[in-house]
Amino acid sequence: MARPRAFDTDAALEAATALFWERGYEGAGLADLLDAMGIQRGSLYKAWGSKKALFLACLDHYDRRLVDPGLAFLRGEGEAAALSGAERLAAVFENHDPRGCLLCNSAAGIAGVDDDIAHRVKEGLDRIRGAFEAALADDRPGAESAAGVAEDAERLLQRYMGFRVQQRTER
Amino acid sequence: MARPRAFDTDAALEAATALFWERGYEGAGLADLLDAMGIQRGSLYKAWGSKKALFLACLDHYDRRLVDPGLAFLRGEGEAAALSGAERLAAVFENHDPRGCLLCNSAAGIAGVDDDIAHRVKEGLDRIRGAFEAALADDRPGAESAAGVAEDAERLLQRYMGFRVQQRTER
DNA sequence: CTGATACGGAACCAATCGGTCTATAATTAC
DNA sequence: GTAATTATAGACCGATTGGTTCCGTATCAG
Repeated sequence: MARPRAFDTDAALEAATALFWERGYEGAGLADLLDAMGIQRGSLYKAWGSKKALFLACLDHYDRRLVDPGLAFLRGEGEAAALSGAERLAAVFENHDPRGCLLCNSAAGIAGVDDDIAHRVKEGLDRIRGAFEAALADDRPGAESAAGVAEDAERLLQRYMGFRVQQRTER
Repeated sequence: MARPRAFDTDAALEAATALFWERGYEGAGLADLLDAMGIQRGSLYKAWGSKKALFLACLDHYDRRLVDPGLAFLRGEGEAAALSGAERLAAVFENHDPRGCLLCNSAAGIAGVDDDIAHRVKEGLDRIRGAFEAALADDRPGAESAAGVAEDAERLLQRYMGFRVQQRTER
C-alpha cells in the first residue's frame, strides 16, 4: 500500500488515555487531546474516526495496559502465585492514584449519558468482579459457598469503585 | 429595595440539580439548564453569578433535600429510632437510582479538575462517613472499638460510593 | 407620585466545540 | 520513472460554549 503512519498509535493512545483519565470524556477537548498526542486533527480522524471512537479505543488500551495485569495478579498468576487470595486482594487496595480509575470515572460520568460507553464500561467492571471472585474462591474450601463468593465479590467491586473514586477528591 | 425575584429560587435549583445529577457538570450546558429551570440567562447570572457558583448552590440544595434526611435516618432520628444500626445501614443499600449520587458522580468527575468543587464534595462525603459511623457504633457496646468503627465506616463509605456509581451503568 | 432598584428577556460576544476538507508529501506496486 | 494510494498539516466549518451588556419595565421606599 501507500504511505505508512508516521506516529506511534500506541503512544498516541497512551497520551489520550492519560488525558481522558485525568479530565474525563467531556473535560478533554480535541485541542488538548491533539496536543498531548502530538498529532494533527486529520491524523486523528483518519485513524479513529471520532472522539467517541478514540475514547472507546482508550478504554481498550487502558484494559490492556493496566486492568489485565491487575486481573492476572488477582487470579494468582505469575509471581502472585505465592500469595493467598486475601493478600492479593489487600494489595489492590494499596494502589493510590489521584486520577482514580478510568473505568470508574467513566461509569460515574459519561456512561450515564452514552449507551455504547455504558455497555463497554459495564463489561470492564464485570471482568474486575470476576477476578475478585477468583481471589475470594481461592481462600475458600470446595464449592461450599459459591453464592456467598459471588455476593462478596459484588461488594468488593463496589468498595473498589468507591475506593478509586474517593481518591479524586483527595489531592 | 426594589423589584423582587419573579421565579422560585428553590424550584429553579431543584431543576438545575436534576440536570447536573443526570448529565454531570460539563454535560449540562447553560442552554439546557436555563430551559430546565424556566428562567433566562440574565436571571441566572444575577442570582448566582456563574455556572460554577450555581453548581455549588446545587450541591447545597442536594444536601438539604436528600443527604440530610438520609443522614438523620442513619443516625436513628425520627421514625428510624425503632430500627437497629444494621437495619438502617441495610436500608441505604436498597436505594436504587439510575442517576447514581450527585456527590459521588461529582467526585469521580469535575472534582478531579476543580479544587473548590473537590473540597465541597469531600465535605459532603465526610458527613456521610460520619453518619455511617454513628449507625455502626449504635450496634456496638461501649467505646471498646472506636478505631474499628472508624475503619468500618470508611469501608462502608467506599462501598456506598461504588454502589451508587455502579447504578449509572445499569439502565 | 417619584426616584431608586433590579428584574426578565434578548441581543450579542469571543472562544471553543467536534468535525470536514484540501493541498501536499511520502510510500508502494508496477 | 510513473501511477495509485494513503497519511500529513492545517485551514476552515457551523454550532455551541459560558458569559456580558443592554433595555424596557415592574416593584419597592419615601
